[in-house]
Parts: sequence; C-alpha cells; structure tokens
Amino acid sequence: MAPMSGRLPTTPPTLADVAERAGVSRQTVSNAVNNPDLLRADTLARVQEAIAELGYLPNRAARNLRTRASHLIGLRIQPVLEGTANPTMDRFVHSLVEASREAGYHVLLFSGEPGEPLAGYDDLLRSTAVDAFVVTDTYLGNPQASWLDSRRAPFVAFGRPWENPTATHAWVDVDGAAGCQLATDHLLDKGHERVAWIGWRKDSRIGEDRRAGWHRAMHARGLPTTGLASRVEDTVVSGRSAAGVLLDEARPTAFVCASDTLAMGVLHTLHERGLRAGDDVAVVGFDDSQIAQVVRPGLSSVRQPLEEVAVEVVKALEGLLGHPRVAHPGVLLGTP
Amino acid sequence: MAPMSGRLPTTPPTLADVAERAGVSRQTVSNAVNNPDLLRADTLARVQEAIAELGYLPNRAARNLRTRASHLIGLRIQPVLEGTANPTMDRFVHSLVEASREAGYHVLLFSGEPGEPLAGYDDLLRSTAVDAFVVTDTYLGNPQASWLDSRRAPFVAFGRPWENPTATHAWVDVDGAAGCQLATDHLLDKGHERVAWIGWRKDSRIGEDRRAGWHRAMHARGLPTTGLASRVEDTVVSGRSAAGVLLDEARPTAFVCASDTLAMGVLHTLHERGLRAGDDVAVVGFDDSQIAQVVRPGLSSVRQPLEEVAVEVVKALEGLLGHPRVAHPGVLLGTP
DNA sequence: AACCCGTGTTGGATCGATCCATGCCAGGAG
DNA sequence: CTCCTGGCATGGATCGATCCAACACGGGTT
Repeated sequence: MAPMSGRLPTTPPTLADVAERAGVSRQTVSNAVNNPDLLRADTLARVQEAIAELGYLPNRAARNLRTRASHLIGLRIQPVLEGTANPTMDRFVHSLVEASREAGYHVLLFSGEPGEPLAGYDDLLRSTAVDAFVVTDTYLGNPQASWLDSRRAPFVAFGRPWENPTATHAWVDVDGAAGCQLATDHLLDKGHERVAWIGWRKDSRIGEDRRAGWHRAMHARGLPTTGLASRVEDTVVSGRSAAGVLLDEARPTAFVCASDTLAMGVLHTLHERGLRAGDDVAVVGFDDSQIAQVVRPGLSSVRQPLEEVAVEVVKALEGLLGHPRVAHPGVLLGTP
Repeated sequence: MAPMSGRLPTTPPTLADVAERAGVSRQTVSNAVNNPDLLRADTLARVQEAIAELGYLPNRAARNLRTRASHLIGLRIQPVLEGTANPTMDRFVHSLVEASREAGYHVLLFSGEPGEPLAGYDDLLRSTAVDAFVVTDTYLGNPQASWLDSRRAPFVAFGRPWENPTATHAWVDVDGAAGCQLATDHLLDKGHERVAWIGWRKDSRIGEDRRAGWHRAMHARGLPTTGLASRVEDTVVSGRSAAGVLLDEARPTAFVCASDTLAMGVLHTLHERGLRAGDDVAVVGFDDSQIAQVVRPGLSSVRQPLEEVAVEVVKALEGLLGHPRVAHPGVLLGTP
C-alpha cells in the first residue's frame, strides 16, 4: 500500500534510495525484489522494511528498457456496432484484464478500423510497446495471424484458425457446436420436436459450426431439419423476418439462434403475433449478452465461458513469453 | 508503414543505426524526429530517408525513461454488472481510445473491485506506468478525486464532482437534466400530459439531476407531477414493479426513466398487460445502450454524446500534461 | 597454515533516447 | 587578415533497473 508518510510525492524513490536506506548495494535491493531467496533472511527483512518505508516500486520504464519487456499486452478494439447485441467484447475485456493482472501484465488498448486489419499492430511492435497481442477478430480470414507469425510477434488468438487449420499459433476458442447441441437437446428434452434454426450466411465458419450443433442434436433423435433452418444477416430485422417465414411455413415450437441479435428479432415477431416467448414458443440465443439477461425470462442464451477463455489466453501468453517458451496448442472450451 | 525489406525482425533498429546510415550523429536523428525544424532541409530529408529504410521507430521504454513520461493513460474498468443494461462503458472506452490515439496516447486498462476504489491507482502511479488517469465512477462520493489530487496525480473525471462542488480538478460530464427535459418536452409536444418518472434512489445525485429535467419540463407547462414519480433500485424488476404501481395509481400515458434498465422493466409490465410500447404507452430510457437500440421501436432513449466526452477528456489531459499546464475547467455537454 | 568453496555482496557497464556543453564552420564586420 | 556571431552538429553524461564479473568472508579440508 501507500507509504504512511504524508510527504508530497515529488520524484518517486529509486532503487538507489532504498539501497542507501537499508545500508546495502543496489543489486542487493534488486535481488530482494526479483530473487528474494538469494538473500539471507535478516538482510531481506531489512531491505523489505526500507522498501515499505519509502513506498518503493520499480520504475517501469527503466525495467522495461533493461529487460526488453513491457509487460503489456496489446488488444485491438473496434468501433461498437450499433444496432446489434454487442457480443462478448466488454465481458471478455474485463476478464482479460483480470487474468492478465494475476500474471503481472496490463492490457493496452489500441484502435483499428474494420477495413484495416493490420493498422496499429506494426507501430506497437516496432516501438516495443507491447510484449504480445491478443487477437480477437479471427472470424473473417485472419491476415493478422499470418502477418504476426511472419514477424515472429507473440500472440494468442481468441478464435480458431478456421481458414488455415494447419496454423501453429496458439489459440483459444469456445465450442459453439457443442453449445448449440446442448441447447437444442435441452429443448428436445422438454418435449419440443420442431426446433428451428436461424443462423448466419454460409460463409461464416462460426455460424456453420453452431448450426452443426443444432443439426446433430436433431439428427440424433431422428427429427427432420428440412425447412427448419434459415441463414440471414446478423441483424434484428433479419431475424424478425426469418422467424416470420419459418413460423408460417414450418410451424416450429422453438427457435435456436446463432446470436442474441437474431433471437431479439424472433421475439419481435412473436410479440407481433401475440405469441408469448418462453411459454408458447421457446427462444434460445447465443452469447448471453446483456440484452438476453434483461429480456429474461422469455429468452435464454448459450453463455460463453469468457472468464475461462481469458485465463487460457493468458496461460498461452505466459508460455509464449516465458523461458523456455512453452508451446501451447489450441484449446477448445465447452459451454457450461 | 512497415519497412519494405523482408528481413526477419531480430532487434529493431536504434537511433544509432539510423545515425550511422544517414552519416550523422544520434542527436541529429533525435532532432529530426522531435524538432524537425532545427535541421537544414537536405539533412532532414537524408535522415528521414534512413528512418524509412530501416523502419525505425523510437524505443518506447528508452524514451519513457529519459522523458519521464509513458504516454499511457490509465483507465480502471469494473466487472460488468450482470442483469443491467451496461451503460456507456464500452462505447466510451472505444471513443477514449480513439481520441487518445490522435493525441499520441494509448489507454492502459486495469481492474478494480467496486469495494476498493483506490486499488490499482497507487501502484501504477508509483511505478510511473501511466502519465494520467481517467476516472469514470464518480457517482458515489469519489474518494479517487481527492486522493489523486493529494498525490498531485494528473487526472480527468468523467462525471461532475457532485459531493464537492468546489473541487478544482478537470472534469467532463453530460447534462442529464437537460437530456431528460428534452425527452419529456418531446413527449409533451406529442400530446402526452401524464408523463411518469422512474428514477433512482434519492441519494443518487445523477438520478436527482435527471429527475429535475423531467420535473422542469412538466412544471413549465403547468402539469402536475405528484404521484407520477417513483424512486427505485436500478434493476429490471424494480422498474417493472414501479411501472405497475404507477399504471394502477396514476394512469400515465408515457414513462421517462433514469436508465435503460428501468425502461426495460417498464416494457415488461406493458407486455404483461397487453399494452403496446410506443403506441399505447411511450417509453423513454437513458443511455441509448445496445438494449435500447435492439428493442426499438417501442423504446427510445436519451443518447449520451460519449464521443464528444472522450474528446473533451483528452483535451483536458493534454492541458494537464502539456507545458505549460493549461487549466481546463469543467465541461458540461448537452445531449443531441 | 594454506587452500578451496559456496553463499552473499559489490562496483561498473548496459539498455536506447534525450539533454547538455562544447566545437566546427561559413559569413559579415572591423 | 582577424575576430566574432549564429546556426547546426557532436561526444559525453543521464534516466533507473538489471546483468556481469569480481570479491569478501566464514567454515571446512589436507
């Protein structure tokens, strides 16, 4: 904690100040901080006392310069998309900050326009401002991954290398297929037989993955799926119209959706038709965004274990940055 | 941009490398970067060419050590509250990152539990890891402000110093009263006469401020407000029951709420009673969170100009950190 | 008594960019 | 021709923590 003395903070104490106060040399203080087991117990205690009295903390810049490490992790954040149920990002960011803190890292944010996937990475790398990156937007052919790889820049991806399954970089992902299968199973257990799917366009690997979970669950019970699936843009209005068409043509008693945004569209349609979500027609979304939480009951949602994702991401980072480097293969997490 | 050469990035080039290549001294290179107008045009061009060829960028750690500045701004983020319409935070964070970038700063995130308002600040300050802080949670008696002030730590608050109007630190805030007054006026213009208010507990200064806007708008047209206001916790269920009571006892035709979370509660009640939001009963929330955007139409919301807030915050920071220091008084922004 | 060894300690050098005082040179005045 | 001045360029020192090689010392060995 803060030093108890009430002196005004002019310049923070340095390692040399601590050394003088404790009557030892600078290196001894450094060891007390970084390799305490090298010191005799009484010396260590004396140094620690001096550290506490002065409120000493190592100067980050000096340490960074000498050790060639910043203990910062770069994370690019993109503009919030208006009109969609912002999936996961803020919850993930907080989890990542928390997990990083425990590993002795801080998170540095930088911005980037969706059209320029590499902007920002290069500058931070060349100015040695960060030790590693966490890459989150790997869903659309991820040039970041191969680019960072070619630069030998340490990074961990949140998201599988869909486009390039032979990629060797570290990644962590959530098993969307298993999550949707579980959700569908749950509906089937409750007696539903006509469970519809509303997902994304076919070129979305994530969307197809989640869809496969629904399909597997239906197939496992010998239930038909033809005419029960729809692929649309990830917007509320798309979900709304898709739900309308499906209700007219296939009369489902439940919907499983690839996102909470689509699920909200379904709720709109049900509302229009005087159907009660949850009672007359069950609706399941994906991400457990704040929207889903606020609309509940009526909408349930597959919750991504973002806290675990963050922990695994940081584990992988520690492996990449540690000595020796510990290769950390891909990790696929289940949904609870 | 990146250097065109395809060499593997071993150690990044240093200022000395550039100097050698350009046939000048280190200081000349430093001047070319920081004070270009001190150099003769031809020398400057030669140095810049060398910089471009090598892809040189100053080493952050070294520069930070020498100049005693990190060009980082600390922002504490708190755990996402489950079950509420997370107001503003992610949109503000992105806006802040963007505005900071243009001023040459990056945003460093750190975490803190709600119970420990000072945790984290101290360490970052003593280790000179950040140049300044942006403080966002000033709503409940803000110990951060006075604490940071006593430490002479540069910071800008998003939020007025409610508890201590004589505070002299820089702050930026949104005029919630004006926003609610505008929203209420809009409803009154459309013919509503019985506009109800659902807000927060009386000890919330922000809540009382927003409520005052509603009250002013009603009073200006000579409309009664007694029995039309309710003060509850900021949860969906609280908003729901408050709306129920108000509908029974005061028969309002419109609701103005202190938050989108409360507004969602109102929508639930309307739904229960078969009333159509927007048509039968108008509902206005506050923050224009993603929830409000997704539920639209049916729910409108007072949108906070977070992009402007971020710009003003960064302006204030530049004033605090610049030489000479430019005092930046409080700034109150209107809602569009 | 001379020697060695391991535990702890020490001053000096280093990371890379910036500040400081000095030095060089061309051009104008005497 | 000498002196001076202003505009730039130059080597050395500095920021603070860490790495490196050397060294002091007490206890055990021959």
